[in-house]
Amino acid sequence: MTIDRALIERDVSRLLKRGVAEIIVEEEMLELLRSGRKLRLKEGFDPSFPDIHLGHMVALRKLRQFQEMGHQVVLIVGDWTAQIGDPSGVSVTRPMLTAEQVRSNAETYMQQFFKVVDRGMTEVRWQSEWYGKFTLADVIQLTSKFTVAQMLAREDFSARYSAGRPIAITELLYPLLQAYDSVVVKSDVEFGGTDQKFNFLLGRELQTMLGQRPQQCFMTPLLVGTDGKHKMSKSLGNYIGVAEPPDVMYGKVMSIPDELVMQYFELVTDLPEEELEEFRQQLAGEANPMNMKKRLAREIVAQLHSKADAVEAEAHFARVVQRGEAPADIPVAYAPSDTPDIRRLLKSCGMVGSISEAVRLINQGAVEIDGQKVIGYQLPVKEGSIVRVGKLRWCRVKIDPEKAEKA
RNA sequence: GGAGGGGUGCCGGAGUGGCCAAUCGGAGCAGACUGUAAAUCUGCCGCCCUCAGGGCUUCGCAGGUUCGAAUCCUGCCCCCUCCA
Repeated sequence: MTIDRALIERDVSRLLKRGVAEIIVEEEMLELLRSGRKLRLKEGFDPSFPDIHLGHMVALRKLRQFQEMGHQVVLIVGDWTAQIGDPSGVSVTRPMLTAEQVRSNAETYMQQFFKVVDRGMTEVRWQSEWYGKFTLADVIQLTSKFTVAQMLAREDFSARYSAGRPIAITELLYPLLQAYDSVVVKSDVEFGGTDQKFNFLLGRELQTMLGQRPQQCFMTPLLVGTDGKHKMSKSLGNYIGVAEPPDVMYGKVMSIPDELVMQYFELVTDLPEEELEEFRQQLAGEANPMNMKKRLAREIVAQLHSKADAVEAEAHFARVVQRGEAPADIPVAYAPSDTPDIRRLLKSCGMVGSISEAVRLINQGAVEIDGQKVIGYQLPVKEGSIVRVGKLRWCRVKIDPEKAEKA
């Protein structure tokens, strides 16, 4: 594929504006794009955490857009840095992964990665390819290029240093290795969230020292998670994973705070700017944010699954959540008789975790059978009765003493 | 090598002899409300017993003191900080 100059001019503003937090150095970036050269776009990942969520997708979508202009993505599997731990995290040490774990995590990651990024225009490189051969002499040579003061320029390090909190020496190595990756793969542009800035800049410096043209740093904003407060992250549990099933994904999008809708449209969809502007006006007026969120949820599910899945997920949402009806297929609960102990029934089919929980739920009026609220612990059921706990947990009763025994 | 701080429920974090199954916040679950699985309000949030009550097992691990311990003592394991 060759670079189409007309395309460049048309797309460049979209490319460099929407969903972009900062570009270093913007003019150089423009210059590079206009040069017509096929650029090498570096993106690294840590195989300790193989799951991709919408927050990561912001940068990946950018990669995709660059690919559409003919550029080359270089995906680096951080199988060495994974053993160190990125200093931006809280935990310093982490268990070393076995080679097998790394391989399987990398596979999982890539499966998700290529939902967004074009596989055909991606070169996958493993750090072990070069670090596997590294000797102590190489390490010393690499580390000798930088000073402690330079490292302390990183906000995270300086904050911890002045607070008297520990900084592991290996942590200092992390940015260095990431920087050296840029040299090895001859990166033109490195992509990631704003939290990567320091590491990216170090890459620039190292490349310069070693006689390469320094890479551009392309930083995307951090997406706020479903809690509406913190950046999306798996460990905070406020994430929407790109590999999640359509229904779940749709539902999670519906659960983001209303105020986040526009941010999501901007960062994780391709809807044109004019349309977004329209949405903004509608939201400022009478429009029901729910409808906007439905639109958003559809877009996202369609993007990561398919249009048909999106339609289905929306129907599922309308049926189960809005109208409170049973989902299409629900699990079976085996009852020992037609007058079972409801608590045990709920426990045996896994709808609740313990008898105590069942008791609480019943007392809270959260359990009903065939539309009738359960008051005590005993209530007649019949074959095919529908049991419901809360809004979302359902099952269908089958009377079968033997199977009930086993459960 | 020396000095000191700490290990509590999913997470954060109170509690220093009985009123502690353990304050509080977050997460989660439920109910109400609603145009949404948004927001808001209320309740629940160790396990078991048909339960306005009762029983059992919890506060790093193992013992001990005591009528009684998350709280005191002894030993052990682990984490952290400072000085060297």
